[in-house]
Amino acid sequence: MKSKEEVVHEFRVQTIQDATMRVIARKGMAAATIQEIADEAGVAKGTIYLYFRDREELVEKTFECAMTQLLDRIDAAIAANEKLEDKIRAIMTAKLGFFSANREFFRLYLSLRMPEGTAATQRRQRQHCQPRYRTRTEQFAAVLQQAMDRGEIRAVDPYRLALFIMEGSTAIILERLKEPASPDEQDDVDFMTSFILDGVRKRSRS
Amino acid sequence: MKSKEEVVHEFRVQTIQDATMRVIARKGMAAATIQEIADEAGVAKGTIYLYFRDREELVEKTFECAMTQLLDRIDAAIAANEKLEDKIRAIMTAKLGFFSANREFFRLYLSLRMPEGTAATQRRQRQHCQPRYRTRTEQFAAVLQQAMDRGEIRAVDPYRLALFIMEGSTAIILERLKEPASPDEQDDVDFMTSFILDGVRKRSRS
DNA sequence: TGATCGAATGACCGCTCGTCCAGTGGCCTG
DNA sequence: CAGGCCACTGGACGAGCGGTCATTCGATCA
Repeated sequence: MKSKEEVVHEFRVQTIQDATMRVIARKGMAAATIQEIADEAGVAKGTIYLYFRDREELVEKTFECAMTQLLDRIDAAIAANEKLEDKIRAIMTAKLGFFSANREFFRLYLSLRMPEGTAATQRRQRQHCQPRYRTRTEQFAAVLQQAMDRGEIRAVDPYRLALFIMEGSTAIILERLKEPASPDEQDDVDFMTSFILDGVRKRSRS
Repeated sequence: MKSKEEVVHEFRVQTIQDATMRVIARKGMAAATIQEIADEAGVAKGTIYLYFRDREELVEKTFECAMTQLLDRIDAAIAANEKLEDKIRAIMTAKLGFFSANREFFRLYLSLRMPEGTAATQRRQRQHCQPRYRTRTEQFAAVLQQAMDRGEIRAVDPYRLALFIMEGSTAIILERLKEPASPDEQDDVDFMTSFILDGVRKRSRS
């Protein structure tokens, strides 16, 4: 049973993290100030420091929280399917769906890919956020490796392949978020899946 | 004939822009200060303001200058080849070669993809830098469209395809720059070209 | 109901950084 | 060689940031 204080505490943390994502989505990582996040959350600046040590921890925790949700979805997508084609389709569906439901998170996601700031800031980012990407890429690379071992696909460097596909799909998501009216989610998933599997060249009918 | 003043002026501009790229490559966009750029260029802080209105113009001009070189290379790569496969191969070679020769530019290139900062800053970026990406993507999309018209490749949304491929290849370049010892440039070009054309699925030998 | 508590506040501090400008010294000209 | 010109300098300045802490005040309890 959660005590009343715990519930209030969790609620505050959640409110502040939501505000953080919205402000970063609006202004970008560098221009998102503590003051504006506080205003957005409807609390005073000092209050944020009761829940997070400093700006860096705030951003990091906010990122972790949303990223974990995404990774869980992708894990499930991988586990629930057998054939590579189905896995890819499920992963892409999960990714598109997640970012369409969490638009504000996308900007933060993009910002933390590339390390910014001073050496010290970079060190902490490398320790916390970048591994999440690397793990994710390696996880996808492992899926591809399995498919290669089973002879489902051609043998190439799986890590490079994973990188290419993940960044390519991120570009499609970014485009979808920019478009006033995107095509059906399923259409983009189909487009990407078939491109990944068969490329663009016309197939000689076997 | 250039006057002596013009030569000196150009030299200064070039020196400062080179320094700007180096510092941004080292520290990242947000942490690159005018003071450090000035030190790197071997001039005083104030001198920079004799050649550039403000920090924003400095960054923008630096970006434009390098970006134009890249675009020229890609234009040449497209014009010099007939078949789509050759065009893609040439474009990828040009891109990899350019960034391997201009490592410092890559960080700036990545930073300006996503708008950062205040609304005013964003407006200027949208007007100057983002169109360069969009144009580049549209240019590549046009190449793909032509190949579709000629029946060389399957008909899909060319703009989405262009986005996917451009971002995917950017990820490979980023990985190459991170690696202490990258594989041969030609290997990565071959990998990407064959992936783009044929995907990963084993081809049924026709 | 009065005493107590601690979560929330926001004025404040120290600092960094972009920008400005009064001063300087090397070069060109008459 | 004298004198003016102007490219260059670098300290001064103020805006605006993250982070602190003395103060406030509604909830809680004896």
